[in-house]
Amino acid sequence: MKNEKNLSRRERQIMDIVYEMKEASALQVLERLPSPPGYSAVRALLRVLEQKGHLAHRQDGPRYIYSPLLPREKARRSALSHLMRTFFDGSTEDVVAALLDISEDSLSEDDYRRLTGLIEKARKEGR
Amino acid sequence: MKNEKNLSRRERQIMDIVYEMKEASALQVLERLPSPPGYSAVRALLRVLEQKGHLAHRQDGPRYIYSPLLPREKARRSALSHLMRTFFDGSTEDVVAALLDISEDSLSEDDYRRLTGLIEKARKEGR
DNA sequence: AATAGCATGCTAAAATATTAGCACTCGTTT
DNA sequence: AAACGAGTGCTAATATTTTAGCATGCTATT
Repeated sequence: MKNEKNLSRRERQIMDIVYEMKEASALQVLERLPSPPGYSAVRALLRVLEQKGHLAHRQDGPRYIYSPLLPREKARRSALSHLMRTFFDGSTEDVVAALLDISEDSLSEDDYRRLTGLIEKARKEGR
Repeated sequence: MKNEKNLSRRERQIMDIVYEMKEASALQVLERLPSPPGYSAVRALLRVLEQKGHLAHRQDGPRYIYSPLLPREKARRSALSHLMRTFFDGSTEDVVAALLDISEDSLSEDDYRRLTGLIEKARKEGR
């Protein structure tokens, strides 16, 4: 029902890792955790997250591979909304500006074209 | 030194509120906290956050008004980077697409023009 | 000048989160 | 078939977070 941000620090770190990787084993999570605890600890956390309904696992040979229950698309919308509200006063424009600022160096001519295209498309559909 | 995400759940909630409001008193924070604890608890958290170097306060008449030490611009860059990595495979384009999707309804013709302008400007400056 | 109201700091109890360790299972290799 | 390696679940100790309560100080009002 309510998938609120009632996650503890470690839990959030782990969810982020799993979202970033799409799916991950305990070992993969462990490797990416800052100041990583022991293997047991990671497995315990994963089990808790599963039981809280945030993750599900499938068996892959001998080990478990975890993936988020809430689809990435939903999760990112929600995260983006929250970010926009918290840091950008809800301004789409400000987010885009910051985004361009961050990305600048890595954007090609084509990328810019595509971005303009996206906006153009949204504009047409939007009304 | 390192302003890592070593914040607990409550601490993060509070920092988000303060960033959103730019500055806030204990009472204002309390009012916006989900499942809010007592007043004392909030003040204790604020004190801890200050002592950890995340907040500073100024006196406003009888009460303290807290504000973030790390400027909003820095904090949002960092948050946005993290979000982009975690949920969008680092793709600027995907973020913009999601953003447009979220904002769609509230964007005016002028807004779209401004967005295109932003990109145009970045493109020119970027090379 | 006493009292009430509202703020603060500090402290310690209670609740949660975090962690490591042990017992077990199932393949694989000697 | 014994021993090993790599996985799991469970449990309990430890550490951290979260909370409320109490003592105090300042201001304004009676």
